[in-house]
Amino acid sequence: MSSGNLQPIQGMSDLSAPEIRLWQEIEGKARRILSLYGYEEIRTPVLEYTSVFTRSIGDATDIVQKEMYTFEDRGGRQISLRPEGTASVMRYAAGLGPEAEGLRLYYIGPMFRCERPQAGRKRQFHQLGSEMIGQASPAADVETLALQMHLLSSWGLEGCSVEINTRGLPEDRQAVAEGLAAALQPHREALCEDCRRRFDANILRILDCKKDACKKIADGLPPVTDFMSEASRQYLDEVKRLLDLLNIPVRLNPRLVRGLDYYVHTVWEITHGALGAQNAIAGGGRYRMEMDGRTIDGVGFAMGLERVVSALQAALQGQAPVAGERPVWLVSMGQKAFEENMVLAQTLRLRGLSCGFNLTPGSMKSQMRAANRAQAAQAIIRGDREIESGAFLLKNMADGVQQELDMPALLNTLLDSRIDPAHTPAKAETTNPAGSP
RNA sequence: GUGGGUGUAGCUCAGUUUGGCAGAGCACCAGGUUGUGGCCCUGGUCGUCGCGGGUUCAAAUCCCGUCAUCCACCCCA
Repeated sequence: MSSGNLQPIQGMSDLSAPEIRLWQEIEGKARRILSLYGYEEIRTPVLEYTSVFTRSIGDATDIVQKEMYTFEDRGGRQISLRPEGTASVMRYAAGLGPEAEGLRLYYIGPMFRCERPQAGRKRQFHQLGSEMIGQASPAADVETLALQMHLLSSWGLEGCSVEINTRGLPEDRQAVAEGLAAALQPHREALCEDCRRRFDANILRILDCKKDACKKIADGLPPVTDFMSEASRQYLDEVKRLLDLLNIPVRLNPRLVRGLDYYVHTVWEITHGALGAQNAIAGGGRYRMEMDGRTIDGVGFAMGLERVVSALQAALQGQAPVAGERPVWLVSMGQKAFEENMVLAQTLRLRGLSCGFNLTPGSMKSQMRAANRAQAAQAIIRGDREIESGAFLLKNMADGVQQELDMPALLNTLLDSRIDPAHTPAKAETTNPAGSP
């Protein structure tokens, strides 16, 4: 691979066959399931005023401070490529006013964060997310989680684990920070360098430090709920009770921290073991944000589609990838047959049959090779003899058997063969697809 | 932003230690079969060795710089 400038911008990539078929399948299933839960798609602009993100996600967060693509447009306005989807949907909802209450919206599309790329992290990546506006009730949080589990199982993605925690209400934050500070004060010198910095900058983050020394200290701390109000604790209890009712297996992780400022109450994260360091395929939670003087509540999730795809690919290891459609290949000997075949191709396609042919025919051998490469199910061979007699030589590419047919018989045979097409096993359409290795 | 690995044919990679003709497998094209693919055999096409500079009679190989990519940290989906 030479360098040159034929490659896309760093951290961005072209998605094409064959993986794109898996993407399409994932998206198609997702759209169906989201509609079962009453969600409608929303497509917001990829560019927003920078303030849409800074005010909701939080000025101090890493996303805003060092990861956004921000620039001035020709009119001197500060605009940014969206780093996530929730803020835009909230902007939309705030604009609707009271009408927005109860809205259920989902989005699928590219997001942009200017980070150093690594496994499971791109600068342009894709998220599928849902937002339910208002409905500040534990039942909404639990229904959202149920929807998400439904999506995962529809894709056949097994081996996910779900962790939940609570951020409490905004009013609890100061108490939580103070409580943690008091509890951590005696161990302050034993913390790692990063955590000593976090002590003042973002004390919650100490809870999920990966260093052994910090983990041990964090293990000894009281759960964050101890510092929260009674209302926050009751909310969490109700969420747990309802999750249990729906039989959704989650692990309560009192040290789970989520970085965005807008979260309140329930937060969660879904990870998958096959992913390496960036193992979170999805995150979600309840949020509350101020938009132009209005307070917007909601609950939603976001799933990283690249990560879902990698996890699925790991799970499907060794199994056939999603197959493309197998065409009929039209083989022509001579100019007359070639022209007749161009007409035939249109006839077949208008009847819903996938077909192809060499645009510059060449020898029969090369045309048959092309048929093979295109994974053709059958070939139709025509030369002067067939044109004269009006016959079609139909060859089954799998067993090599040929038969001579007239037009009606040809169409019948081809249409029949579409009814049980050679679908590969991996493309199972059951609700419980293969996935357990 | 920080640290490490890797850049050689369309793809996967040898060759770099110890400087000496640019390689293999797969893919592609053609022939073996004048109208029959896959398997097999034979032949063929495809290279600014990431880029720029330096050392040398001679550089893919050594030195300096640079870019890209992968992995990890930070953080997130």
